[in-house]
Amino acid sequence: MAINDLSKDLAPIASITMADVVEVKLREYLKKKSFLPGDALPKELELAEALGVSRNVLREALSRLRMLGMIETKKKRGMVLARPDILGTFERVLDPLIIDKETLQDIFELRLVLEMGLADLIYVRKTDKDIAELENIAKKEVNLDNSFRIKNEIAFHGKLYEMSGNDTLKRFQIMLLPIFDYVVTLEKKPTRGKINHMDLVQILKTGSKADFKKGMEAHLKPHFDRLK
Amino acid sequence: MAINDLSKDLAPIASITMADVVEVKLREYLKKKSFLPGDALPKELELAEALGVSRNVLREALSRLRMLGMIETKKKRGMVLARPDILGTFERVLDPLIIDKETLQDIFELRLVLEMGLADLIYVRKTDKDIAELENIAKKEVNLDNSFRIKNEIAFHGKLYEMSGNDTLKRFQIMLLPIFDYVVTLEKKPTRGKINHMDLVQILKTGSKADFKKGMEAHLKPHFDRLK
DNA sequence: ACATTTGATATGTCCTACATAAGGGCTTAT
DNA sequence: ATAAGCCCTTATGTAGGACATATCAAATGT
Repeated sequence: MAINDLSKDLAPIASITMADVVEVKLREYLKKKSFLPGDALPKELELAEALGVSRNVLREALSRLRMLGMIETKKKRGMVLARPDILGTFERVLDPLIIDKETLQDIFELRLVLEMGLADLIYVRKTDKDIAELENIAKKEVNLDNSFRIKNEIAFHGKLYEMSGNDTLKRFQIMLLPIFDYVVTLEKKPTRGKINHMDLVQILKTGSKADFKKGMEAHLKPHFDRLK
Repeated sequence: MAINDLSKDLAPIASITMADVVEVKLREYLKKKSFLPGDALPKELELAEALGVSRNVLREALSRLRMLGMIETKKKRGMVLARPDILGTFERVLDPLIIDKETLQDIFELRLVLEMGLADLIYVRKTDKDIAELENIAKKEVNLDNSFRIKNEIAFHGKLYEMSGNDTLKRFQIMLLPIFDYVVTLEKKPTRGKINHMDLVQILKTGSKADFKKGMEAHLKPHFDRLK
């Protein structure tokens, strides 16, 4: 696996610290003891002593887990295991400016893939109400200037994600939006598929899932045409 | 947006600490100054003083950024901005045991969506060599006992991701695998679509993209049938 | 029985000290 | 004069102690 080789080669750049080790050990500990969310954890001093590190180092590791939402702490009550917000942690590193070009492109493609695969969920869960709302969004965009068109574009596709009935997916899309926009504006051709939003709405109303997939493909074709 | 309401309601469980604030401020600082990977950062003492916090608190915040791979530190050289591994951070919280049931289901669906949308990338980038390798994997599975069949199943679908030519996607799939398995084994019906792996390979050889999408849909149908 | 106060305790924050590694400049040898 | 080797400086890594603060729980008073 080329990926693993790479990470192996690149790993020793920064020497590992005690906090790194403690973080891993804590994670293993939580898993091994099969703690469940809400369970109380030992106190800092006990953990520090058990691990043979200063409270300082331990707290650096705990701080990391706390950031990920894996634990929560209160003044006297101590620490409890919590449910991390898996997307919240992801969001912290999603900045177009610090992501390398290849990964940006990968994420751009990831959104396209999601958008295409969405059809299968949408056709399981779409309701008439959803379609009506979608149509309203599409109708509005007829006479809008450019800045508002972008907002409407986002609203339309966002509604599609919403219609998937999958909250995680919807949030994921919101997070990916800035990256997508960034890549699109890098290449400055205007992108306009042969199928527009109103067409898609019509297909949703009367067409089959296969029709919708074809429509989506046509709608996104300008983006796919950039791939190589 | 119901999601935001929820997170707003749930937020004040854990009181925010200085480290939380400093983490945000540091992130803003890095963005505002538009540092680029490799750029040197001020020393800990300077940052601590500028922020009006102890070196201890600052280090807790730095420890978080270091975990995310946003910064790297060396003994005398100081700190430099680095490129975070966006998926590495994600991986840390992807444990089926601590993710709530709804999110698990969402992730399960996410993988299905990816797998369906993959076709559009595969048909841009597939090569004869890829298809030959895929066929080899499919051939092997004819006479395998159950435990090996699962491994082969993973190999086959993994190869499909690989054929997308998108490393991020491929790694993403690897991370999602445990979750997917977990959900599948929760419901214990054996899942077998009408289209098997060899069928898919044949379609890839001679069929159109639409054919492949149909085939994929039939292959994954048992999974989709569970959705509601 | 209920409300209030008081004390104990675990986390949050700060400070100081020292270890360690690495860069920079200095000396020395060829 | 150049290169090698040494020492000094410096920024991060780790340790330990001290106090603030919030909160639970028990003791107290009505």
